[in-house]
Amino acid sequence: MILYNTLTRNKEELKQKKINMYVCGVTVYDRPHLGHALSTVTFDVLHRYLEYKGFKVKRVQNFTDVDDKIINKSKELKISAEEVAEKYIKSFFEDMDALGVRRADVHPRATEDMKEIIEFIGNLIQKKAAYVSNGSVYFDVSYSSDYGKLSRRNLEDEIGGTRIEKDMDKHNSADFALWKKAPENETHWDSPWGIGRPGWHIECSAMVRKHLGETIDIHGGGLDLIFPHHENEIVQSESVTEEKPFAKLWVHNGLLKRSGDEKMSKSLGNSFDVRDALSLYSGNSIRLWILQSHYRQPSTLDDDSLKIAQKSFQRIERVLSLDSEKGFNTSNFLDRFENAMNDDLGTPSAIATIFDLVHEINKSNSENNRVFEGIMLLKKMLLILGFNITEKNLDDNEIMSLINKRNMLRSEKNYNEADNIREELLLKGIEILDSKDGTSYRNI
RNA sequence: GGCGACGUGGCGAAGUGGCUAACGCAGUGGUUUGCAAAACCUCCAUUCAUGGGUUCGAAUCCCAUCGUCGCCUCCA
Repeated sequence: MILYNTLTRNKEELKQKKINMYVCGVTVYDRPHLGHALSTVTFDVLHRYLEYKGFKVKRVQNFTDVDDKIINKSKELKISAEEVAEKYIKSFFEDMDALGVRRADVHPRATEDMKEIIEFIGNLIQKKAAYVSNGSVYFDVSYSSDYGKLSRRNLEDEIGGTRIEKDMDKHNSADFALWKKAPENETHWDSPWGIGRPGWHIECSAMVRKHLGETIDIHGGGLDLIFPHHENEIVQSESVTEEKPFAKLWVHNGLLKRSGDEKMSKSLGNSFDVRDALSLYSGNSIRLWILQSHYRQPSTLDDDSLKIAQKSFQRIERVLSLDSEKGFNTSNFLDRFENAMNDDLGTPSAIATIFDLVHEINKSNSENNRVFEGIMLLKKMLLILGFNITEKNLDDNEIMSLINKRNMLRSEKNYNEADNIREELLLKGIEILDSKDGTSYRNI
């Protein structure tokens, strides 16, 4: 299994069998949009595939539940910040469950790891990597000689075009807050430096250390987090551990764009909630749409893209409902599938293999050959990619009586009424399939 | 200004030195059907932004040009 490492800009082989993986989660001030789904599904598939290949994976994904945006939301909704966080953590899980995302092994929250965060900051101050200024604490980026190694930028270059506003409390404009002084009437915690709230970057460093240890194997997140978020995580953690590497391999997913070519984001007002998408399309369709492009490429969400994915997934579903008593031999498909996945999670090629298998199954079926092994293999691949293929429950009796009635009408050549029944069933999501062996049906 | 990504058929999207350029959607002609749907069989890019170069050989490597986008501020 090889993966592209943002840190080295190379594909690298995963050698160790035990994988500690940390994925940056969301700030819970609103419902997740499809960009969050794209990232979360990507790391869900990575987790599943690694396990399938025999790796022992521990995945941790955090919730940022202390943040100015949460506080603003709480004022807007006139509920507490805790309630805002709780509400949107719940909706995150609901939406991701619907997409078939498995829970991480640990979902830590900043508020629950406050003790470790404060200790971490204290440690940095002790090492003189951070300083207290006017009730806040800042990291001193000049402490580290290799600050910028992930995003490949150096501080001198930054100064010219920087948009960072001059902050009198900082020694250097690139320094970033570890702890921010907060007013008495807002959410705050006690610390050796006074009441306040943690900065954003520090929570991930503290959580990684607490839940996974000093060095982790894979650190993931969206491409937009490379700078400054992940860069800052690295410098904080490696300052504490004395240069011991923080994360060996960095995996970043490409960002989701809308058809106007702009990135989808809340601030641009062009975001598309997962929940809205789920009201129109199945979780499987959304997952297929995500996996049909490579995770490192930017994806574009057009008006039609989910609709097309829905139709595409139906082609797979139709095969799953074929009579599986029969069987046929398919040997090279799994090899193709694994080869695609082994190379930096090549889900588009893996899915192309799935469609080729679907075609092969249909072909065999139309020639009255065995399809059993083909369907078993197809199900195996779909499960590895996290699709939900549990059988739907059908009310057989009611449907069969309508089908029998229709066939009666057909034999009387009363096609108008026969077609009405077909229409009626179609509206209920039941599709009729006539063949010379009789009439069958399936859910659509 | 600095760092980075990308430009492949009507649309989406793989492939990154060598078989006839995957796969999905849409479309074409057929088989099948009472008609459909589905499925199957056909066809649908002599060509991979443009112009040079390297090579026996390039969509794939190099250079230039044009274009699009991301990060540098909260962001998956």
